Amino acid sequence: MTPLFFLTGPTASGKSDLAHQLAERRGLRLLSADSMMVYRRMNIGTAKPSEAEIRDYDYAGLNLCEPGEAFSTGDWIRAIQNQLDGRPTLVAGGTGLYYRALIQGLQEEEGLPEVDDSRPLAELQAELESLQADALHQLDDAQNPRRVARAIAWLQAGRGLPSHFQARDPFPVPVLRRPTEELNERIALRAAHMFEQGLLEECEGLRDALQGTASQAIGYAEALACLDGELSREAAVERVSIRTRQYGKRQRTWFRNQMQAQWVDHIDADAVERIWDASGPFPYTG
RNA sequence: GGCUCGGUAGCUCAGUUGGUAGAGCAGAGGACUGAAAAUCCUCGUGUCGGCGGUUCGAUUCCGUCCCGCGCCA
Repeated sequence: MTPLFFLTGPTASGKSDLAHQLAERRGLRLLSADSMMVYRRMNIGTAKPSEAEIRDYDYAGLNLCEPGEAFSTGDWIRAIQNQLDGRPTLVAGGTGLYYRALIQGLQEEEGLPEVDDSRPLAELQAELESLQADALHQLDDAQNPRRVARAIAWLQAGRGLPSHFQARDPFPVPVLRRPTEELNERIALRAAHMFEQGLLEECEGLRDALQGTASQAIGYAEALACLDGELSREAAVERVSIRTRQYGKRQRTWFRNQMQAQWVDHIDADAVERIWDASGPFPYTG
């Protein structure tokens, strides 16, 4: 059993700084719950902790695969399971699904077939319906090719449709919250800073390796477009800001509706500790 | 100063042979069981630059004024 302490918030809300502060106060080691920090060599654009911080806080969940590799939530869970060792751990990051996977667990998925979701939506929908007449109707998101393809895979494996998580994760999580204006300002600074720190150079070095999801990551997609001359540097910075804001909005929607969010408006360590103390740590057993 | 082309949603623009207007982007809300920084769904009233005129009716036609780009002086 590993005791887990959670902390989340949208990108640029100040999670990392606060997490480090809390880790020191309580002698916790850290686990990053971030779907982009798993990629090696993607450092500047993901705002990954420094080498020193990785060492000092004994970070888990970082640098788990190469930028071109497909890396699923299941892969993440399996990878970090091996890194958790019973020491009290602070989980910090912005990927809601990862928290959900920790709290509620994922279903066993051995032997699911690959289903090509690049086909026309109508074709996917027809195939799903041919497998189970009411399946399409049962999906919340029947217009989403990925979802439909996923459902097809489950049915083809003879396992029925993927079941639902409990509506809200059944464990409270402190969520940092800042006024929109303030967050937007931090986002703009962060975007400009990434380019100043050498995002373009980092991206240049990654060029051939950057594929799939990693190449769509905020910052990297724009840096790539900039290197290809499709976007001016200025436009790229602006695009990164916009995409980060949009992402933050999606994060907020998730925190609000999928998590048992304990909002932290006055961002300081005491506020987070009060929330932790009220619930105790989450006992993670894998 | 003269001529030209423009002025329509926060931005870029389309459109109305005269019956008060709609795309993209931005923005807002939402979904979510292995790509999640992903993927997908829903949401559009704005003195159609101002003022006059013609008309049953003007954002549309006419006049005039204001603002902007460009060209000529």
